[in-house]
Amino acid sequence: MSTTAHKSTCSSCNLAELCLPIGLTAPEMQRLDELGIQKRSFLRSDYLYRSGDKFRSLFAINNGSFKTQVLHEDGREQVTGFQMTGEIIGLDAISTDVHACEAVAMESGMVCELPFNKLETLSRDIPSLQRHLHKIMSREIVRDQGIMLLLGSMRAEERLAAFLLNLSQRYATRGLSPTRFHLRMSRQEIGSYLGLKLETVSRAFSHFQEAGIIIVKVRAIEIINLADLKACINSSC
Amino acid sequence: MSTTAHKSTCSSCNLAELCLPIGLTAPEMQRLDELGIQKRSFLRSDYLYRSGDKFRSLFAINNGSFKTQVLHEDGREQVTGFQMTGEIIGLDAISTDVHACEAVAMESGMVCELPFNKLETLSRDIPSLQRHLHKIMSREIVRDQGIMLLLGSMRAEERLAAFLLNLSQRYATRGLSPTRFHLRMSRQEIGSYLGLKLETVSRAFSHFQEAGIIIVKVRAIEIINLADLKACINSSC
DNA sequence: AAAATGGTTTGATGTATGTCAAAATATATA
DNA sequence: TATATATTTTGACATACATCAAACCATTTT
Repeated sequence: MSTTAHKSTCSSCNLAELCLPIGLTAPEMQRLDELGIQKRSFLRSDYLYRSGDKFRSLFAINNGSFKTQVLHEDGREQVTGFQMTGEIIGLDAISTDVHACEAVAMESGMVCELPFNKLETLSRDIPSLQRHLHKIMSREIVRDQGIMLLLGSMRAEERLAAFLLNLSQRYATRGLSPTRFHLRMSRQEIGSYLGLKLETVSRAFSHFQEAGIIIVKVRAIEIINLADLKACINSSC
Repeated sequence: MSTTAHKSTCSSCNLAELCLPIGLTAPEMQRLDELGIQKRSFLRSDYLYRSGDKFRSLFAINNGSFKTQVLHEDGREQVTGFQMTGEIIGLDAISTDVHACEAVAMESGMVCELPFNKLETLSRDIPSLQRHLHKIMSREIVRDQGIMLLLGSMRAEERLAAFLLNLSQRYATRGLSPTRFHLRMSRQEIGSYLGLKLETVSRAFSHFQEAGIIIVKVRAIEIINLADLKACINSSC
């Protein structure tokens, strides 16, 4: 973890709302305190964990955003996801007790640290928590399958359209505008995520703009026509 | 599920060994019977489940092998994995209670059906089972990240090399030869998995053979030089 | 405010992989 | 065994994306 981040105990943090949105009873809510959840702040480009780090906790993003990436010996790196408020990261580490990827902050914010062995213990007592944990892990698997489909069988502009629509939908879920948002990541990072070079990403943005589908002002995106953007994914654009 | 598959109760199937290789005590083993596990046979090209099917069970492959694939509206399909003996499939469905992909048998064999709600209940009582279930799900996430790296940043021959090495390693784990094996999947299926066209896969096989790294007789593969094959992944081949 | 830095856009050109097609080979069916 | 069908291989050619390079723009530093 970054050296600068400061900690504070957080017995009544907005965890239940943000991180674990499940119907817990009042006494069950209290038991969440057993987790000894700590809230931590982080700054842009802080590492939340690195590949190879011993696994102790999952992290629920309170606010701010991360990218996760896997590294290859030869230096290649692949962005595997962009995570935002309310999402849980670190699931890959459960498998081997060691983090398989690294999480880098794209902007400053806060996380709740969820000690995993305590979470496991508690989820044996609270079935709805257990169920929720399973769903979160399964959702990650489904998300990954979607990325495989994207990387394995879509062309550049289809990938970018799918990416923008995914962001749009996630912003909407958070009560933010689904049509106007600010990208937290660079063209290079988008390219890594989508299996493209940054120039290709930039050209695809420009093309969407020329087609009147979106307006791009560097990182500020406005989607003019959501339907057209969706149509792009079906090859026709 | 395929109509032809026949069922049989399976209280003392080799589940603990094959599917859930964890250190259970004798009484815990007995409790696995509570799951009411059924063994089912399947034939080549049977569907174990289809996209959209209601989720009830995970499946542990007793013997035989499957491919899993996700479908896109426009008919595109992407193979997301090839599963063999001892592996568990269906994890993606936990998220929404509906199967997100489909599993098609590549050869006939047997599966153990593991009713998921019973598995959840039981895993609350048996911590080692709970832990194992979590590890299985997390392992799937790590596997998926590896495929993203492959699809997002490797070239055709690197992808095929990585694929062959993965198969080699999995056969070795099962006590089979890591250097001589028979592919259960077509060039087209390999191509879908690796984000390539079948012709490209075929050419990459031919090139490896010309380079003296492997011998290919259609689906029969012999790896002559594992080290060279590994070297291929680092761009140099 | 000027200079420096890092990210983005755009153009010209190269290349890995896709597409189309035909032959070769394997597998299934009669 | 002969015939039909599906899969694989190989070649010729097309194309989407990568690469290289320069200009542009935004942000930070001095």
